[in-house]
Amino acid sequence: MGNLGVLERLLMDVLWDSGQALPANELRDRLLTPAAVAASRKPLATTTVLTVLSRLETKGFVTRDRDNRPHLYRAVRTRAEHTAELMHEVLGSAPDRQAALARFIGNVTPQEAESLRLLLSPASGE
Amino acid sequence: MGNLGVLERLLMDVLWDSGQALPANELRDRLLTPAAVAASRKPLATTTVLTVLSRLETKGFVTRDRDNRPHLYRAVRTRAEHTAELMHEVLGSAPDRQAALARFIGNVTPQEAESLRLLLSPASGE
DNA sequence: GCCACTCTTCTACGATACGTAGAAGACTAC
DNA sequence: GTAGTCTTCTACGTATCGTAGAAGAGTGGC
Repeated sequence: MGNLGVLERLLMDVLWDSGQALPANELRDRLLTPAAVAASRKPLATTTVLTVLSRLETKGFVTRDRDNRPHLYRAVRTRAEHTAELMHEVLGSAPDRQAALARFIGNVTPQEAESLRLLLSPASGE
Repeated sequence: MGNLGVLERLLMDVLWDSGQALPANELRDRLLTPAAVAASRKPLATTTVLTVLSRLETKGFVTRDRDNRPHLYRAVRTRAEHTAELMHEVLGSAPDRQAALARFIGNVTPQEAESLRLLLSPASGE
């Protein structure tokens, strides 16, 4: 369901990169990476971060640990899971899945093609 | 670049399914498939369709043949191309492409895995 | 128990995208 | 040149999202 806005996505990226549950203040601070500052991103109010986190919770992207006093926010899925899910969503919207997959494969890098071959080899039974 | 709204996507689907260039009126009529009516979709004003087609033109999804008097609208890319492109876009937003691909592959149907294997076999040099 | 501080919730506003379409203008055919 | 058709312009309502202040709730020290 629903995709993410820019800030929503930035917050998810911070959570994904950290690999742990974080409080809103920490998330606010980590949004200001040098790269983010270079892209002229201004410091945000904590309430802004909290609002977005609430929305992310509603959308099912994060869970909130209310037992800790600064509430801790954690990503529900990993970024890889999220990305894969989105890709499947896109693929699922096409009646001609085979054709779409063929096109998709036609544009992956050689390295990725190789690793896909490995992932698809009969041995890899997850 | 920007994704499509519901109606925008419906129009693209009609264009993709038809495989040809169509005038706005024809598109408006073809939106009312039995399935669409069942989903309680009401008939649209032609101007509505024209507005959306203009937006699709701006977004680069359709081209318009202004030489014919009812202008003819044609999809720029095939649906398969579009889908594959979107999938790449999603994949590109992940720093951990390999992990995302692995997750993605883990969830394709066995039939699709098989056809992917074929697509990736060294013989298929497009 | 009260007070100051911190954290959360509620409410709100502006911007953008999109579905929707009327009104007015342009073009064609007779 | 007039009727009818087609297009363009303009506009409005709604949803989503970035943004944050104001007010309420919890907490730790005194």
